[in-house]
Amino acid sequence: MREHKSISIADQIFEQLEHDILTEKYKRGDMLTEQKLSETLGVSRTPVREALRRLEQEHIVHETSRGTVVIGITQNDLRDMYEIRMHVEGLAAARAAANISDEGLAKMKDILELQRYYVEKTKSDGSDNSENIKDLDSDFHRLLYLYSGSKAYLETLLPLHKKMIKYRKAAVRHGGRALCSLEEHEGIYRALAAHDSELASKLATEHVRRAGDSILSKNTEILKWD
Amino acid sequence: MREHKSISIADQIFEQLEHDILTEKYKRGDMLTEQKLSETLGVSRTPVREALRRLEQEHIVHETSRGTVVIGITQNDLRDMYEIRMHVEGLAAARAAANISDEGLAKMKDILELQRYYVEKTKSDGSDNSENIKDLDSDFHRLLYLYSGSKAYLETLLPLHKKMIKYRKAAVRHGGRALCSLEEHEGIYRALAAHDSELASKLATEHVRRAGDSILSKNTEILKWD
DNA sequence: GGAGGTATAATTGTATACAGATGTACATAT
DNA sequence: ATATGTACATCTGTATACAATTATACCTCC
Repeated sequence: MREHKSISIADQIFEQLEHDILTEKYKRGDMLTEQKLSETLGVSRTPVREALRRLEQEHIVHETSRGTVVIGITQNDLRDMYEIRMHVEGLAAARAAANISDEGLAKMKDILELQRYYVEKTKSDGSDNSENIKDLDSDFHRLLYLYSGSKAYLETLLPLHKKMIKYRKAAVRHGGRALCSLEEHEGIYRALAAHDSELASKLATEHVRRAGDSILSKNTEILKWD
Repeated sequence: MREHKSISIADQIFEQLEHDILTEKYKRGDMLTEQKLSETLGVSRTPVREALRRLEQEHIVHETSRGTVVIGITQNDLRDMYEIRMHVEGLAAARAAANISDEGLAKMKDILELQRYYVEKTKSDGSDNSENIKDLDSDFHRLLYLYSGSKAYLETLLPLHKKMIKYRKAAVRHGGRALCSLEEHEGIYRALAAHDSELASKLATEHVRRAGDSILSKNTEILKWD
């Protein structure tokens, strides 16, 4: 018996729409309709519909009788999400330190090396690698949650982290946060490798606190809405 | 413009399937198919399909190329969910104490009075009101999250709480937990009414801790699987 | 000129048809 | 008897048709 389903059109539409909303291609208040989207994307309404329902479930859009409104995320939402993560991420990191395997550590190391490559490249030639750095940041945290070995932690933290994409990219670009963040990741990695739960927990919590401070202070300059 | 959509067939199917899974009408490992369900429920595959996708998103079922497998929740998942709630519920309660309105307090009071009615009825005539008590428990916590005034807290805590339905019912029936839980709710309510964030936070955290202890110890007797 | 009603266009909700994929059972060959 | 291949039944994924609902524009009446 095959274990996994192949990637359906609906999956692709979902990913694309989620990305387009979190990166503000579709902005807060924009109206999406199944028909227009299906024409634009060149597929039937069925997979578009499925994607929109999943976005509704994630509270990223809101469906009305007449169409689908983009909700997005407010500054207050962001503050609250960081507050929650500050109290949970450390627990997940502690679990990961106890449970992570050598393969897990290897994967994480790969990500960090790539991240360091992009950060130093940006520093040396001034190129914009914020897209890549942001994705690697996502990967790092996703693995951290995954290696916690707990479905509950993964399901709680991953959605919170996903919704911050847009803001993380802004924070990475404006200011020296990228290097700090990388070094904090490396610290967490070392704690995981040493299977030191207490240290991992402390560093992860501190990492979230700093990231939150950085992004929240940055956004008051960058983004004015709400 | 109408603000809300009317309740669709898909919504109803979703609610029913979610309830049937969390109350173990459909058990862990059971296979559901869109076709069978649509025949059984007397609707087309479309709304059934939509409901199943939403359940998949909540990690309550898992879709394979051949059908949909019921996942359910393990003892370890339950433990982790309580651990997370222990670290977040107090924050939500503190927010609620600061933000709750008089209407909100009134609604909460109604729920608590009804809950007390059922608990005392059970105590006096031995009738089984666990279904009602469980629902009122859900209502109380849903309102607490709602009145936190934070989308992030609502979205984080409500799914965790929903998934515990089955276990809460068992805990209510077996043992004197119902009365304890009610009294703890009433204590939280008084803290909210006094707008005492610190006390509300402390009591809510303690409430979660006790509920978790109770359920986790009970389930080792009641439920053997996993 | 404004208010109200009606026709129309657009959009969602549901059902159904069809294609592709996959497991299953049975037959056949070794 | 076992392994293999093939036909079939089943299920999902997608497209499409149709019904119900709702906003909008226009037209009429005052």
